[in-house]
Amino acid sequence: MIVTGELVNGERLDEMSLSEHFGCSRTPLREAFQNLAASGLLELVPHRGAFVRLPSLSEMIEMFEVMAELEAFCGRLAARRVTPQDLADLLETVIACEDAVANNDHDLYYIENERFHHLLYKASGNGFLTDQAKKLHRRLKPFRRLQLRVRGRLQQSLAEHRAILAALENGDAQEAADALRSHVAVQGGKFNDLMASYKNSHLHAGS
Amino acid sequence: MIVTGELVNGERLDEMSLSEHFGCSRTPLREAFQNLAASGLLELVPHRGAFVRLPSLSEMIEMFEVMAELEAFCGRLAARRVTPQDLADLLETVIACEDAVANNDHDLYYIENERFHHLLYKASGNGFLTDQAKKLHRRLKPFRRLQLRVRGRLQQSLAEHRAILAALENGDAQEAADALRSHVAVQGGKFNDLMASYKNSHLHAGS
DNA sequence: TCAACGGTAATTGTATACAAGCTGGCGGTT
DNA sequence: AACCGCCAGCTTGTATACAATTACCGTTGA
Repeated sequence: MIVTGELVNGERLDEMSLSEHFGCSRTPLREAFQNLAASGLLELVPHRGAFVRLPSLSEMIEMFEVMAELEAFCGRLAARRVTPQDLADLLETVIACEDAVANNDHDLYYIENERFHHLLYKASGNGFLTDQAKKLHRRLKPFRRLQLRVRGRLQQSLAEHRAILAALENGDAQEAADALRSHVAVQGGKFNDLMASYKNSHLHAGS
Repeated sequence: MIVTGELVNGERLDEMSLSEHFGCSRTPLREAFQNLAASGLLELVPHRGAFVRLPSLSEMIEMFEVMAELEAFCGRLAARRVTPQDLADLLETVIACEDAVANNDHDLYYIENERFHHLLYKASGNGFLTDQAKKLHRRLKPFRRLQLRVRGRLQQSLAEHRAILAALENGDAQEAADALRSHVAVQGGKFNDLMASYKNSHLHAGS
């Protein structure tokens, strides 16, 4: 797949060779291309073909900027609308994350981290917002994953999750929004981490 | 088109008859379907076909809620990043809107209103945010248009545009964000206006 | 030697033909 | 009489063939 680094950035995807590779005709492939283009992973140029489009560093920062704001908004809404069941589910993921940190299990943490955020989106009580947040989260997934590999990031992330949950329990919209914004935003040391992992991913793509 | 009310809500779009109608084959039609589905206007059910999907009232309110927040964020960023050229362009649209109000020209106001908001998105200095805001704006377009038909809404909208521009000129991020949020948000009397126009649009669609 | 032009090959866009799956109605059974 | 299962017709999904556009490369001229 694209995120695993099998594809070089501006590479053109040949419909015919790919259809051979997947054992299907060009028609369903072209439909898949359109889906990927809608997700921003490909760029379709008329009569030229489909080109792999890895976001540039600045685009990625822009996306994180928006993601931070979306999540902050989720938190603000959730502080008012969160249900006891949501709080219980969120607590469950925090506990699971604690176990993951204790065992230094990055994969488990990654999964539970995703669950935490998805639950948060849902707790906003706004289905459209939930969808949008999920889409962007998914798009940033590979980079987020690389970030979590940074030493000590797990503990920090977990502490932030706890703070967010506490804010939601207290119904403090401002606190929840601020905590989420800084949790997601690329700022301070995280910027360097992101840049390093970005270069790393490009190295991978180039190979 | 869908927004003009030629289509009933859950109607199924027949590929064959539509391809005849447009004088093309089913292949490009299916591609168009996928685009519309990605925009949320159609729902594609495997082996069943494409169904017209007008957002429900609650979905629409959810979308406006997100739109308000996106625009508020644009305003917050723009208050810091706006360029003199942006401010000049924005002022131009406000003046054009004043003319439109003076002549009670709804169509002109509609166009300049759109220009104002697009300029604002651009002024945020975040290309991804600009794209997202444009997409959602476009999706809400028909309902926004119906709203502007409400008596006195033009004057109010214009006054809000002036306030937003003033906040940007002063570099007041908080003020710009708040002004935009309440400008876009569906609240107070606007809720009833929206509901009325929504029912109206459904009446249209049903005929 | 470099640039501009034209032709060929290759690739994408479109149309059509074929396969697979769903819908609805008919007949049989309980 | 009501319900379940089967078959026919139709609609979507896929494969392939054809058309149109583009890119590359060789040739030609200055």
